[in-house]
Amino acid sequence: MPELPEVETTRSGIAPHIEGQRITGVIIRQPRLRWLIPNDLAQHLKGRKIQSVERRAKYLLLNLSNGTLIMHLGMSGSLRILPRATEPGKHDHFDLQFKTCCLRFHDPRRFGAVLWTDQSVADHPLISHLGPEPLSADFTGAYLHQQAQGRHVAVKNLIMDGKVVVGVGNIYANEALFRSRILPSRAANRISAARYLQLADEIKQVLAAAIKRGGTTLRDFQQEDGKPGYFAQELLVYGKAGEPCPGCGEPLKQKRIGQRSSFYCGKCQR
DNA sequence: ACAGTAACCTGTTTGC
DNA sequence: TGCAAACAGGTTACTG
Repeated sequence: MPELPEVETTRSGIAPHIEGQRITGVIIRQPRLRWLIPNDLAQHLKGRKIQSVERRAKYLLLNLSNGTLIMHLGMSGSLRILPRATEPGKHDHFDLQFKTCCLRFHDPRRFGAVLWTDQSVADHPLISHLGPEPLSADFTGAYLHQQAQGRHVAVKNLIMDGKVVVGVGNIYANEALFRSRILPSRAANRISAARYLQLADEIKQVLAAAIKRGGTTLRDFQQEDGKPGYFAQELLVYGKAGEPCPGCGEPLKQKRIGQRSSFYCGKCQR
């Protein structure tokens, strides 16, 4: 479900409700996520205030005075702000309670994570090895081109590799490659610097546009208030195999690259 | 170092 | 209609 725009939409949605608020309760209903939710979590959190809500890659970071709560939504996770007394439903694994509201973590597939660190987040093993943020100035076409040197993998796999750049998942990788007219299966080291310049630019543009629309809702992504995101209407190729290419009208193709469905135009993309 | 694959889970869609 | 297989937004860990 969530790629970077969806996580950023979640971050900006929950922040105003919980920043500056004191945690009054911690409820763990199902600790078995990607990793176990630490069972001593409550003693770190209870009574502390949320100082800020940040995002690094697809990780949400709730900063407290004594450490950071690290959350990941995995493939099917979502966070919602609800009235305190709302009855939990199926797959509502974790709640943070505040005076007037509750932050609820819902995740059917349980690929998400809720972790604690009292060290510097940048040094956390899940985060220390990550590449630059795609919307930062560090991420450029020149950087991408340099990363591609000596890499034989499909360019789609390169841009989805978190060590190269974070936050580009399957939807937006397909979209950015179509907009750049680059074939997703093309070997990373067989693409010119000029084309990488455009690719980096299109990645930034498509992510920024999706954030503006509140993310992409395919099945069940919802914003913190339960509303859908509206970027799905602007997808050009993702999930559209067989439909006419918006550029040339040829039917769009679908093929698996690195175990993930890829959508592209065999005529427009080279 | 790199590339490819299996694995973690449940729910929904597709195909016979 | 029923059932099984395939597939789904992510990422780590293992293999060669």
